Amino acid sequence: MARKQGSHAETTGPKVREAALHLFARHGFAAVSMRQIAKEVGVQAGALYLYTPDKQTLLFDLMQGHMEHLLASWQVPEGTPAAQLEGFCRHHIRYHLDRPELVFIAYMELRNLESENFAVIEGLRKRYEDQLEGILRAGQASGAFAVADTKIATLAIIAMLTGVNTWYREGGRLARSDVEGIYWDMVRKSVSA
Amino acid sequence: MARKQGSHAETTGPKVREAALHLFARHGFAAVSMRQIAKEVGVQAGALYLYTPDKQTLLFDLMQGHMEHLLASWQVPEGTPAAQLEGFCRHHIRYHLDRPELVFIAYMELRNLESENFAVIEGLRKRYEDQLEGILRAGQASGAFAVADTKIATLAIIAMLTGVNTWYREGGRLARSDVEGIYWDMVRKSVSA
DNA sequence: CCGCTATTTGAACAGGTGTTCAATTCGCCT
DNA sequence: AGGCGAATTGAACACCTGTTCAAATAGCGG
Repeated sequence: MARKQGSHAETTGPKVREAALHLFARHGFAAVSMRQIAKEVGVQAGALYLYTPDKQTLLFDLMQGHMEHLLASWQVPEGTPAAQLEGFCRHHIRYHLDRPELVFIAYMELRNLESENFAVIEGLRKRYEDQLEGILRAGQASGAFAVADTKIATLAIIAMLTGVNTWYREGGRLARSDVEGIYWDMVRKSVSA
Repeated sequence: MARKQGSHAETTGPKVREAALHLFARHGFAAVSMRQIAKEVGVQAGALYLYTPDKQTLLFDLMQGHMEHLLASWQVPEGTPAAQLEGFCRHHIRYHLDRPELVFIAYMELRNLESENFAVIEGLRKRYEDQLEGILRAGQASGAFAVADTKIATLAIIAMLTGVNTWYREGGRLARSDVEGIYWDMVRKSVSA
């Protein structure tokens, strides 16, 4: 046997990435085999290598795509530091709740990246953190905020906001906008003067 | 060949748990083989099964031991809710900075637990969260705190505090007591009335 | 120094790993 | 209708996986 009915690179390629996304998120990169991914796509393992050079690259592409899309999805707007901070918090929560699998992978699978790939993802992550730190520094300078250390405050806020993904489930007690509001309220007070 | 020189169950047993701890933390449960653990201990793979029934139990025992020790290490003291909250925050940071590998494993390897084991660990985790939520509820009732939702505030605070493990390195810019103070300051304000 | 038990080896089992590639078939263009 | 290239198979490679167990040796009490 060889080529299958209805086979096209434009459909199989995305299917491979999607299957990898779901399986990596559910079971973890190391616990998922190329044959499992192939089975989910409906293809033999060898065919995957038409769409990725290897398993590592499959992981890296998912993470890099996520981080670059995250960075492209928001810029610091004009306005007061407080308004900028609110925009950041709401966007962070919205964006993260929209793609829990990618977020989970980007956080949990860092240690499975080869060192060069790791450096790339860390660079992107740093750029994201720098946006928040810039806001905090501006607020600190203007007297709107009072944080002891902008670097730590940055990491603390991001950790707190990203934590929403560990418990939020669609159709639960709270709507997304409620969640946004509750977290923003805590962040606002935590940096207040 | 058979028994080795200087071999004693009391020394080999802990060595197995320690090797598993280091290797699971560095590479992840799924990526570490029993033969790697055995090599670190200085023993053949078969010998590990004198000290654990299987690989899964090795992971579970590490996580259960960690969570139970965490619960035993602190009780809510007498005092105002604010003082209780400060005690919780400072203890959480201190405890977590003292055993980064266990904390990392207990968080990252949840998905590698079989469902019964998972339920046990989740139960312990819930008991820990309940301590913090009790403090927040008391403060809310007395008017000392103003949080929109004590459950969310609990998870947000724990996520924020636990985040310290992702960046803190011994011998860095800040001493542990500085870190404690900075985080406590943010938490205090975030729940303030 | 003997004998007993605690401790470990090393081979074996049945299967799984990522990856490559010649052979084969499908879809499309002329 | 024919032929060509895109898409896929399936077998093979070399090795690793968790786990079991008979056989063998080390330590120790008498």
